Amino acid sequence: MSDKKTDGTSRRVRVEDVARVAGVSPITVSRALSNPEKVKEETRQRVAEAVAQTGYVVNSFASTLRSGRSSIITVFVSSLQNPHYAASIQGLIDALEGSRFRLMFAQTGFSVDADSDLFNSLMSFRPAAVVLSEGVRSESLRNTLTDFDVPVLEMWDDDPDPIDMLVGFSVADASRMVGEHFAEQGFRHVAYFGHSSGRTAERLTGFRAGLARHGIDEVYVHSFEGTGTMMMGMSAFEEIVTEHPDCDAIFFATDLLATGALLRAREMGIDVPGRVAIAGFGDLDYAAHTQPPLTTIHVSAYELGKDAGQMLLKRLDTGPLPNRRLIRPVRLEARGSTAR
Amino acid sequence: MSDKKTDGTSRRVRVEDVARVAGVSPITVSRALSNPEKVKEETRQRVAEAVAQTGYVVNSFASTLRSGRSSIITVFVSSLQNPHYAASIQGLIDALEGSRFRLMFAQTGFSVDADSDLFNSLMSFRPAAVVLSEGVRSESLRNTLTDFDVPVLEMWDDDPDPIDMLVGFSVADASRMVGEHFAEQGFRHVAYFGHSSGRTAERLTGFRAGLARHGIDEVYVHSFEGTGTMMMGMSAFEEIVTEHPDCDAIFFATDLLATGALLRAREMGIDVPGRVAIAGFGDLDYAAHTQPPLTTIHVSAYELGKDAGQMLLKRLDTGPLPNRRLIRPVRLEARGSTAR
DNA sequence: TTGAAAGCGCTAACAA
DNA sequence: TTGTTAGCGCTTTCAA
Repeated sequence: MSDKKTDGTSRRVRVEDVARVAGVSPITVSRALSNPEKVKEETRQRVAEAVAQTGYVVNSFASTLRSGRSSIITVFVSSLQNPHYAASIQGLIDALEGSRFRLMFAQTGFSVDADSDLFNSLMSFRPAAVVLSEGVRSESLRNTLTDFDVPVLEMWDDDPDPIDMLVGFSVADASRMVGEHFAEQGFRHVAYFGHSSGRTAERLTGFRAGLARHGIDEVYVHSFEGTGTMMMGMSAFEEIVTEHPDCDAIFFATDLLATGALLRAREMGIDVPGRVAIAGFGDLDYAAHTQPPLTTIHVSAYELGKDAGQMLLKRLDTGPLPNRRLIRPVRLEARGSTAR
Repeated sequence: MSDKKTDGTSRRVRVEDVARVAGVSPITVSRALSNPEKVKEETRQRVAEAVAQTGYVVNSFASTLRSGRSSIITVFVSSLQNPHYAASIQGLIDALEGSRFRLMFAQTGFSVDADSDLFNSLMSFRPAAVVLSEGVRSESLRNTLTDFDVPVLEMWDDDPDPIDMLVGFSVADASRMVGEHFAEQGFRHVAYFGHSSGRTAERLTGFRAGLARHGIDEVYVHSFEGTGTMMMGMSAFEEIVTEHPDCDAIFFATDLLATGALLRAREMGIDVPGRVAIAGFGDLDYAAHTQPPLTTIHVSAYELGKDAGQMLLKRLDTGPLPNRRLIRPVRLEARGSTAR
């Protein structure tokens, strides 16, 4: 037990205090704690006892200032309520467990501005690395991050030319799988609901490519902006089946949208997949348990984050990596909602 | 635009450099940035230009070391993959947006050890406050946190005697609602599946209390240890209906368990709620969309985190609060799975 | 309203 | 293997 606060004064304990108790100099205490192998066993022991007795905890602000080695990794996440990102962050956390690095969170919405107070406030901690839960589109932010000369890792993206490091998966490949699956199941009049511009539009491009391999060139495209909700999936489903009576399969850009569609279909008495097949993207926890089970693209979010953490550790340990892009595989989970 | 790296040398810019460019002393630069009202408008302007020109960003390690005011809030979360915790953390993040505080994450599993390297490493940042996503049970951790004399906020708990501050809800009240609801719906032979010891066992206590108000004193109790999964819900359901053929309603300690039960019921051809009613706890996103929709207890996780953030800001701004416990209301979502 | 001097607590560099 | 000296970059205190 420590008696760090036997009296009322909770004045913090400093190396100097520990040194006095151990009968050594301050630098020896410092060494005993951060480079134990450079200190004689017996001395190390005495220091350890003095640390326990005084309840000493190093002051990171002083040590980092002096050493110039920050142990903070800054993380930008658009939303922790997105289960994919939450899982990736957990993977990152787990990969970093046991290392000297600590994660600092950026309180940010969907976009980060390079000139913002937030950004400066975060950079004031001179992070050892910066992790972004999404690929960075803003040119100014890319430049600023490059200028800061700090290791940067982008997740959930497959930019061929990342700022620095990247761990992601190919959205185009994944969507192509859905296109091929639809064609192979014999669907001929297919629809897509998702973004039609911006980076997420790659879903549509890949989807078309997969269909084209089987000679299907027409896709009923319905698009929206912003974040998809279950409600949007519901109304989109109704709109699509009404406008295109011959439509026999719909690819939704997210599981949430697809789930809404399943619900609306049930309400409308439309058989899935008998009359229309439905596929989603992301493989949320419950996707295998919807009625019927949802065909979707599985992305291993947790492992993605863990890979990111491992790549980061290697980079921080041994310097720039030969391979700065890691594209993880995805797989199609073919389930009842698209079965023929 | 800044030209912070026109040459190859990326030596960091310091106040001194900004001071030289602005033609003032370093301390004036410091004041212009952190106490602008104490600097003449014109001077402030010159400093601002010099900052932009040099790309200066303050060094938090130096400023915090000197000022003694840390802007770091440490957060302990057992898992970000728990959507309730993820939502609360997002609420916390949002509440703190715009403030000077930054969140640092503890890489921790289910428990935190006061003597661990992790704990020391976090305390080395001399956090302005510590937030815990769960109530702290370990006596030694409670003592250590008390000794550090740092504001502490526990979430998702209703300990009558928190370490410092607390934002949570009454688990016992919530479970009592389920008990009363079961009785009101006319169920007479009820079962409980969840923990039967430790703090989470309050679910059982409250549940019993609610039933007792309506004269029901017997509960078939089936318990487990650790973290509940959908699979466990599945097998528990089978076990309970087999062992107690007269059982007409089951209260599961989490939605995940209850969802597993719904699936198993469907597989076994057992009608819910016709033959057995099922209730869960937590109101996960999809609870309203299961088949049948799941009766459960709704806890506003996001708002809970937001309240925590606001309480924290007030505490850090104006000192100890008169009211350190905030017990948020919960509500029963009575849905199809318990309808009579 | 601005500045000079000092020092927050630690560890790098050098010395013994 | 241990110690001495100095200084990381900033802001507090005191003075002008």
